Amino acid sequence: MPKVTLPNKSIIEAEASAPAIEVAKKISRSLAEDALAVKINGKISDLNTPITSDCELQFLTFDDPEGKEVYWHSSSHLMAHAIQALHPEAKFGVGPAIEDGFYYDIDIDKTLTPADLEAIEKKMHEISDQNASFERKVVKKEDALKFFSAKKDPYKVEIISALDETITVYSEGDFTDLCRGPHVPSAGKLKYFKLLGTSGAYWRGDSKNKMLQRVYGVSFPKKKMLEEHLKMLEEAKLRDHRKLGRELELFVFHDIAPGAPFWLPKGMIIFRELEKFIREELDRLNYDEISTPMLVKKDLWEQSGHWGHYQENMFILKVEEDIYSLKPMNCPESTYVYRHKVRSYRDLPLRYSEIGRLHRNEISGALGGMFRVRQITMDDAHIYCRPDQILPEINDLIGLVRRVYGLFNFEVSFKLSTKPEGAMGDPKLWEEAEKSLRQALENNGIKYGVKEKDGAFYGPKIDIQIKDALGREWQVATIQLDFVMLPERFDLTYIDADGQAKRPVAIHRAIFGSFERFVGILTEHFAGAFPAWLSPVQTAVLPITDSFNDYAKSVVDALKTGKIRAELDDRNEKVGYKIREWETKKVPYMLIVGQKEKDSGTVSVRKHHEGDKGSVSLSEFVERIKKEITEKK
RNA sequence: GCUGAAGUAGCUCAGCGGUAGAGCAGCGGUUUCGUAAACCGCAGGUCGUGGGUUCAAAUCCCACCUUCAGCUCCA
Repeated sequence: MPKVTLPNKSIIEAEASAPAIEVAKKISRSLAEDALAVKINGKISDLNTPITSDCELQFLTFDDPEGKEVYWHSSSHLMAHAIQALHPEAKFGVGPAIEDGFYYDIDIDKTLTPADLEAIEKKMHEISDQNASFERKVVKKEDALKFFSAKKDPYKVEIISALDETITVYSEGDFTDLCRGPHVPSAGKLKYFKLLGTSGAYWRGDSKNKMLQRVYGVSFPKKKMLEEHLKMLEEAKLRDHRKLGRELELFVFHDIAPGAPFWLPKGMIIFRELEKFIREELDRLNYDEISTPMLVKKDLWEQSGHWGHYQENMFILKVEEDIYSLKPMNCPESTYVYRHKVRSYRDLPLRYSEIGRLHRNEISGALGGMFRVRQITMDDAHIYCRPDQILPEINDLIGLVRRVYGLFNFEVSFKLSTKPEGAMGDPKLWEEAEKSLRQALENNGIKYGVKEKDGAFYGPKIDIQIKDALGREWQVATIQLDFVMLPERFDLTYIDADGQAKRPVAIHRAIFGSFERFVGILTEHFAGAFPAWLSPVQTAVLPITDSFNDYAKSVVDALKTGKIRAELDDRNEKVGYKIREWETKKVPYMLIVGQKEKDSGTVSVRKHHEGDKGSVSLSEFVERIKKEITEKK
């Protein structure tokens, strides 16, 4: 009898050749119920895979990322099944699980409408109710080709023709699809789903190929999970920074400048606070701020290599007889600052920060609100150091990243990208650098993912992702080592202790990434209700009737003296009306003043979203909010 | 750039061949009010831009611009 080792190291004996699900049943009924697939010695397989020898087993449920993937992948089959039932002429492309659900690419003449999606959804429920099991079958290549040719599925035939490995198909009821698997045991496991929309997608992602219709969906084993997910999508729509940006008067877009925002006064306050904050941090960490030209001759880009590889993203213009470009990156120009005099090993590290405005000619279809703009304000920096200084520098950068993102309550995760094929630079330096990056991460007690061979050709990097209040992930900061692009191409040197000229290492890094994108992310993360230190208006003062305007004015003056951004609302409106307005503007505090407050020198405090907080003396309120602002709470 | 959808007042939207409409916001007045919308009135649009069809176009057709959902790209 095979011995099965479970993740908690306990060992269970399984019946010889019994399906894996039987082991789950031995462990607990709920596990057997929730299990979607199983990992046998690390390989994900169907639950009915027979256990023939000693092995390690791990059952996957919807709580495991891999379990979700199986669930969504099976859901995509179910959807294809339903589409085939309703539209027998449809030809199928691929239908994988994605980060947040699944899709299937289909070739069909009719443009699918929301009503079609509803019908497909209904059909999916019918098929799920029949609860047919997913049957795996290994087939010969020629049989597979014959089958899918007969089924008139040219895309499947194309895929099979390119396959060398064992070909498997999965059948579920009367629907058979080419698939590596694994799948959930039966269609009945797939219960709650929603088709979210369609879009065009080229066959194999190549614009030379025919465009197929991609149908997106999402599914869950529990009704509540689906409901929560749909609610989250609704919430995301409400928080859309394009909508909030306009409503809160932060920024607007205009046809006259596609891909570039007009920052409104209130938005600019947020921008400036962020700038002030990051500058304070960098001063503390001994950075030197520089500013380099926005318009430079193309010679620079030829030297850096951008002219050959990045030209299509650059705005290029002719000035007199020369070709110029708006800079799409700061890095090459920072070398001019480094090179303006001879550098000693004692000078290093040199940390040059630059809040530079960059222009990148993103293709029109890629633009989207603040998230993808053509004009980018980047909190950039280039650190030039000796190889032995990599570790402490990376260490500081990780600390900075954590401090900055912790402040906004983002959950931060790190990914290390290692040496790719065709990398340039000294292999020994690569090895040491990767070691330094790993060590810096480990010293900070960080669990990090590794993207093998995903570094740039000029050095390894750490990408930093944050998770916002809705659980959405954003790639923001990046820490990128560079042995080649700046040091070699711009012939950077320093004189070492032995009198020899040596190459420094450059570290490219950004924390916010771009102010535009980051303000967009913050707006959605906070749903427009910024913490006091960022809030464009920190306190609104609301006199109950105009006979208290004078007192209210004195309150505003006191706040302004305390450097608090305060506004007086002395409009001839009822206090309920004013409160409603300032609530919708998401101002952190309202101070309501009437006879009582005037007599006692107090203010009635109302906090955004929380309501009436009672009265305190004006001076106490000033102290409290000042503290909140200073501590960036 | 590609596919699809959309662009009407500052905002949200109705109208879809017969002289442009509502609510909110704005402005003027009345009201002087205690924690999420007082009342009355006024003003505001070459219906994204340019062509075309028609006696007549916001409405039908074509092109372009912009936006959105994706695809693609992200040295």
